Amino acid sequence: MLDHRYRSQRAPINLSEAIIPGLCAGCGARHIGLCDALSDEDLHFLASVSRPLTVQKGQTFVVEGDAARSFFNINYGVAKLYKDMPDGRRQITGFVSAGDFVGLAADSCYAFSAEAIQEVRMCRFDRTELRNVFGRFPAIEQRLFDFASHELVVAQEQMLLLGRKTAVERLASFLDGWHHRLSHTEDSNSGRALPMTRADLADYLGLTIETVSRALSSLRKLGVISVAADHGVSVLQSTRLAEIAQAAGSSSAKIQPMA
Amino acid sequence: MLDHRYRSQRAPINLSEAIIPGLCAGCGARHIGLCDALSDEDLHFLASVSRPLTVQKGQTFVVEGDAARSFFNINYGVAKLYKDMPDGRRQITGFVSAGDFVGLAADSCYAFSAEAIQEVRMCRFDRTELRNVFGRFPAIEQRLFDFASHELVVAQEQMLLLGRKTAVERLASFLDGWHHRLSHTEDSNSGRALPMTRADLADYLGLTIETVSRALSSLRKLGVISVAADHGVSVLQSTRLAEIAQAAGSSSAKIQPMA
DNA sequence: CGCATACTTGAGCGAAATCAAGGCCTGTGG
DNA sequence: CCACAGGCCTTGATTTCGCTCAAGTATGCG
Repeated sequence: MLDHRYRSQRAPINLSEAIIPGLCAGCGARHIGLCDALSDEDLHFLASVSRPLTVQKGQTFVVEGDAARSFFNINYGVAKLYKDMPDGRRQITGFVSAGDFVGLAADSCYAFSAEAIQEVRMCRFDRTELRNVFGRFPAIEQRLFDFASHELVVAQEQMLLLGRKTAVERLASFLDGWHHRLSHTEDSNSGRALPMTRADLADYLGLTIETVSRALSSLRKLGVISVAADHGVSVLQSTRLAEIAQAAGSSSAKIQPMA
Repeated sequence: MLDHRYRSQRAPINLSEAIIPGLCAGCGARHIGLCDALSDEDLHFLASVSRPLTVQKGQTFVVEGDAARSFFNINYGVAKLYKDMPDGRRQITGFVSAGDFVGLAADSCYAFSAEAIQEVRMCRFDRTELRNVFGRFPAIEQRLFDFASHELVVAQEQMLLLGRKTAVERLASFLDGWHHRLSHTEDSNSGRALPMTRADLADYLGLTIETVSRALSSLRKLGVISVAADHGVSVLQSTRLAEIAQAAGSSSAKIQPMA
């Protein structure tokens, strides 16, 4: 069936490192599938169309509606992408981390804003040079195409979540996805704190913070997760969690009134 | 600001016609940006990796979870893309029509199902040949990349709709978008019936058919749209409709209790 | 004409939002 | 060291928007 663990199955791209001279040029070249030849001229070209960039927690580095001049590849940290409505309602459309590209969802202007929720290191490309980059390194275009395809898969999954799932199912889906994302990137069984706040979670899942909190409590009472004192969340029963997320286990997955 | 009329601003691609020998090879070539040279050899190659395909109303031509072997370009008609849950809940992730590509949102398997809601004519590509097609016609890759980018813009807009908008705002957003889509494709002020049923609309907007019906009535009572006897919908006040969709006119856009 | 399908409208209900109160941790300053 | 303020989170009480259930209307087709 649908495989939403794609992101973890391939090696992180780390394109950023490939083009920061003196950092990791050799290995970076391998990462982006350019093992064969990356001449000094190539490196010089890459450096000319891009710059490393670090933004601090809470800093906004893409503003919806601005002319889409840049294109980013995340190297470290987590950022949230979101859209706001005039009256303050917000929808987070995704969280991006190492290896992810930011800036695809744009026509002439960005369709979203982006803010770091941790310190984020990335590489900023000039969007007008993208065609030239593609021309010189077809492997990058291919990578980007695959990434875009996968983003569409994830977006459709998220539409199902937002349009049709209950609060508990939404939380379970998110935790399941996040758990998989971590399990391949970092040391496996994660008792790690989530980098985002309850407010971010609510804006991602189309809920309020209170409902997120209640859904977490429900899952905790079911024994599927545990919530640490520092609000860190660990998955105790990953299979059960996935069942609840997909509403597969039907009745058994339903939340029993705890009276 | 955000421009979600992109699809209408460019000429329809009609790639299908370009590669159906004897149909429209010459003009099709122009459509996909290959005006300069399209040799017999090129045409032969295109024909070898693709086939015209017609599906009838109600027919499913992509099934979620199936191996993603094909890739489609719509030439005529409208189809719905959707995801189902085991218990029958459904989310329509988009409607596609002439010029649109279908099959991007797939890793190794399709992440969605597709069903024609009118007779649909399209061109079916072999997905494994996609790289070869790109290699021979870089313009197609470029088109597809732009299309994918735009799909991401639309998907994020839809997430905002599903996560944060009220029923009336959702309907208004949809009608606004559909109205623009038509106004460039067909003769402008459309008193045309929508091709999709209320059930489709509900599954697209994350609502029930009853709520869709009520929201349509609300907009009708506000004088923003009119609903014909055959359920055709015309937009009477497009500016007002857009304001309601974006919750821009705040209080004035709010639905007044009609009592 | 009868039946099926698609849609509309009303009544009551329920899941999540809103409103409100309180707990926990951290940092700051007395 | 404690007192206090301010995030951030949890939990409870109440409200509300959209869902469910139910009835009725309109259109199209054999």
